[in-house]
Amino acid sequence: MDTKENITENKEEKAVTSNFIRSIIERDLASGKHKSIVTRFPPEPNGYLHIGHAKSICLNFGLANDYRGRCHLRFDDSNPVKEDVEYVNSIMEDVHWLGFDWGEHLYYASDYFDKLYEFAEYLIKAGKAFVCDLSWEELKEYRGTLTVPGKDSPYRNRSIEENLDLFRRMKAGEFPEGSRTLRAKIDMASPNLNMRDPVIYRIKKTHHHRTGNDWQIYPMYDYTHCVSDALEGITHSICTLEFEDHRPLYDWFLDQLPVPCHPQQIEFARLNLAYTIMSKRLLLELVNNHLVSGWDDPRMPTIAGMRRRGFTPEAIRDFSERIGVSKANSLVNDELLMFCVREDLNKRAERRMVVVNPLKLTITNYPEGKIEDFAAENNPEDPSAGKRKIKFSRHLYIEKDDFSENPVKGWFRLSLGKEVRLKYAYYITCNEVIKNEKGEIIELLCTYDEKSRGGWTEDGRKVKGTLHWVCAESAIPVELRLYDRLFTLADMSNMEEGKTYQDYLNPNSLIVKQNCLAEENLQEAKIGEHYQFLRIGYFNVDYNSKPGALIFNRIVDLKDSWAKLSKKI
RNA sequence: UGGGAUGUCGUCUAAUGGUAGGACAGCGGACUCUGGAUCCGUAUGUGAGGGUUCAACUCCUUCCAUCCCAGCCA
Repeated sequence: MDTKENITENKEEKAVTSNFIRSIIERDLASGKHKSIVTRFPPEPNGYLHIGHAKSICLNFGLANDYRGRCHLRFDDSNPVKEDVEYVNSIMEDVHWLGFDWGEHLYYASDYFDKLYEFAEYLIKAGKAFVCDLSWEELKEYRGTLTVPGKDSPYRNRSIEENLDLFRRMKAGEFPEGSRTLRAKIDMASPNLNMRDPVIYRIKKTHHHRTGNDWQIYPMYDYTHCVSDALEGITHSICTLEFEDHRPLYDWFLDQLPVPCHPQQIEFARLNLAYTIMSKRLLLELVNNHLVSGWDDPRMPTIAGMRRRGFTPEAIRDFSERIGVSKANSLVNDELLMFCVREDLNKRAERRMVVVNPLKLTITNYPEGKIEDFAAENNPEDPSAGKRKIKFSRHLYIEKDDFSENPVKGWFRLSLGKEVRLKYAYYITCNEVIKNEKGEIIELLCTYDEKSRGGWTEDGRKVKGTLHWVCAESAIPVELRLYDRLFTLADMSNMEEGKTYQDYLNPNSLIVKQNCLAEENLQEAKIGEHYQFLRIGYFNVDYNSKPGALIFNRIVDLKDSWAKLSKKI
């Protein structure tokens, strides 16, 4: 796959920043503990992937690429109540789109249900697990609290024969949901709650998206995950910080069981991004409450949303690389993501001219009916992108913001008596402003200098301002969707007392601009294509576009140093 | 108040006993047919206190702050 090769190549060119996981891997490789590494990305198919998952995907697949190992995609599907094939499919699509390939190594935890069951009987026979009849409430009570040790279950000392019989009957579906569990026999007094005889199996008479109605009991995460890792020969099982407390249990199971190997669990800090949320639950709420248009709303931090917005996989991978990996909880500025997007698109996106807020401009000394073609660079960063023709006539539109009747200091756009350049066309000077009854500017009358054809003159005259424009005769109307941060609070984990995420929704996160005018060349724009609209920003053709009714999503705006400057004035 | 973890420029992240570095953001400048891009320059940091050492972000110690854990979720 093309992108895969690129990743490897890039790695060799770019100095990779070290991190503690790389150190562990390099040590293990150097010591001969492992000849090669195997990682895995283990999503539960209960929602769409987001930028936080992207970090994990890039980490796991990236490590496998860099150290010439492999990375498995494994669906952690041990809770059929929350899982669905819709999510399985979207996850595979997103991982591929990001540029990664698991090859033959697609797995499901549910593939191991038989093996997992055998191992559970093994634990029972070894006296390490028992069937417990405590109800949910009782179990909670027996567990104790953070500071108070738990109490042994009254069923803890059942005979192996009884446990085996009961467990087999649980499997056979003889008991109702919630009536019994299989528990590991560890230590109810452990300060680590995960070690207080954790549940291994629970009864759930739920249809599973892969195993159908084969099972009446389903294994819990802690038991399933470590065994799945071991069965797949995973060397480094990388997960997020909240599983740190689970590591003793991960190791305990693998120590008791006759598994082929004992992977090392390594925890890193999950990604937090400024001005957004990463909780699957809240993301689902945004969708269900119609606060966004769907999982792929371009404002969503989901991979699907970012894809629709126009972010590129390259930019997301670059971002993942730049944020690094550590164990410290952190909040990453969204500006870094935007930087990565701009940097990538600057090299690749073709330029076009689009006027967002059109203001009519007539060139009084340019003949009525005359139309000229000018050659415009498709991408000044990439000469191989070639040139295109754009039409010019007496009647044009420019950006309302590019004219000022009372120019402030430092203004070098258009104003009365001032000369500016129309990009690729002519120098023009504004002579007259036409207003309506309300005093609003509705048209500018200008003259052009015929000798400035193409946008420059031989006398070397300095023209500070260069404006984008469209030809009134040939421009096409388009819709622009201007996206901004979904929330107004940078650290959404730090909301004011009593407020919810809904109190921080940014009312301006989507501004729809109808009847913007685009140069005629955009007529042929295809869904998904990326463009830079000169002096405006990067845009992507939304899939809701229809022939003759194009819709563009703003991916990110251009750096605007005038906006910054003018604020200081 | 039990257990586990984490504190390095504004932000993210390197440096594992030997010059605290990079990136983004910021600031200043150059250049420019995008006030884009590019280039150059520049300020800002080891949570606090003790100790060990010729030398401490790094080792020891005390403290402080923050995060995670009481699902038959993952």
